[in-house]
Amino acid sequence: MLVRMTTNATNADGPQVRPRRRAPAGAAVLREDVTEAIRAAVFEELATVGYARMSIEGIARRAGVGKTAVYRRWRSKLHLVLDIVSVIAVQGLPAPETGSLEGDLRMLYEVSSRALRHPVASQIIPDLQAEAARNPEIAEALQKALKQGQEEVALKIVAAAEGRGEVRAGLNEELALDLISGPLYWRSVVIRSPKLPKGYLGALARATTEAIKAL
Amino acid sequence: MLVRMTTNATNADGPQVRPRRRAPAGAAVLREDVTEAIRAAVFEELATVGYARMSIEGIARRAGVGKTAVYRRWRSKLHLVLDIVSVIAVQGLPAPETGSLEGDLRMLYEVSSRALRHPVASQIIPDLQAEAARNPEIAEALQKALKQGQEEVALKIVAAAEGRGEVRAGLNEELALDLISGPLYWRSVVIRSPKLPKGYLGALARATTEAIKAL
DNA sequence: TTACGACGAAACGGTTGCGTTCCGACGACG
DNA sequence: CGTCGTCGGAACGCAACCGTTTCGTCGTAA
Repeated sequence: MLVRMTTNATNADGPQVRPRRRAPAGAAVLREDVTEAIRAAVFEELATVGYARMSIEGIARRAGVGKTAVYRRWRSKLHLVLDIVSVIAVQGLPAPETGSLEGDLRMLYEVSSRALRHPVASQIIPDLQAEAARNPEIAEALQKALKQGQEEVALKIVAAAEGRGEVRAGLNEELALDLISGPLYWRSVVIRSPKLPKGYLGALARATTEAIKAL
Repeated sequence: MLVRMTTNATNADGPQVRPRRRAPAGAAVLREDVTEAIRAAVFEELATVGYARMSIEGIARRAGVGKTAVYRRWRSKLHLVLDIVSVIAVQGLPAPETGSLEGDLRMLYEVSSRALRHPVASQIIPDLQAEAARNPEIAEALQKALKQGQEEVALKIVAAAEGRGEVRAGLNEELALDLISGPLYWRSVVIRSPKLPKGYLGALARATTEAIKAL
């Protein structure tokens, strides 16, 4: 799985920590394995039926737990999904440092393309994307996840290239990010091509480099 | 609206033309205004609640017609949406011919960006996109619509540039298309930036031109 | 003038999910 | 060894849609 939670460590939107009255209790504590089973079930459900059709009953069914176990942890489908998404967001990609813009881009693409063509991602992301258009909270969570996963790294790469004098200083960074992220996303998620032709990523990195140098 | 149908002209997936027994009938014919009201309602419903949550009852309610009026025309939600999508697909964009790759791209972007930031499109497209991952029929219809609306034009532009010797002949056209379509889509649909900073499209066209020349 | 069929409205029985409640069982902590 | 709270399971009443059927109305082509 993606993240391991220390038994009670979460705060915002995670499994709820409520104000314990006096004595937290004995061995009647939320079981971590149940929590994890639910999370996994949400992922699968999200991928197969999508957010809109996803039901608490379905999740519990798939996880092999009672509905009560779910409601004990999250107040609603929305909270559940927000938690899940924020969990994904946690993993910050390390910025590559190959010493050249093209090399950095190439490495970024290597990682991103693997992530994007992972069935879970390529199913769930557009789904939440669509949902985000109607739900600001999902939009925010998703932005955060995508931003941290991609944009931040891309920004570092560009800044490094600026520092090396490889590209014009003070270039339009917003546009640079679009040039970096757009094409691969388009191919992986929109066109949904199952496999990238070999040499694709290299050529893409080269072309993108030229594009950014022209800014 | 997008397309005007001659009273009975459709075939594949449009309002159903069934085998009339002997006499088509008198003035008891499907009313075109009702058909159009339903189509419009589907658009709005699709934009506000999305495909998954959209219900026939809701459509009829919004259109101010009876459920029967809908079922008389389309067998299911799926047929209804497939019809709608194919209707969009009809409109083929004319390829610009400015005499230069950058000029052509600039014009393409002008048109595309307007289309993409139209609320209807920016809401509906990602929704159907997500749905397409689960439904091959929707996927096909959507591909057709997007392909005709974008890729075909983009391909012509690239071919023209090849013909002028502006770019290397025999370049990787697949990649070229991604470079052309990706960034604007990313910004408009994924990032969902409400307004493009001025000068954006011009800079994008210039950068993309350089990228393609590097292929 | 007649007959056909679309029209909106309402109701049909059936399914699914909602969020809540009660249940007996279990198991670790005090 | 008793208490506490989670466990899965089942049922609650309520709501929304499903796809179909029935109804009386209406307008036009024959």
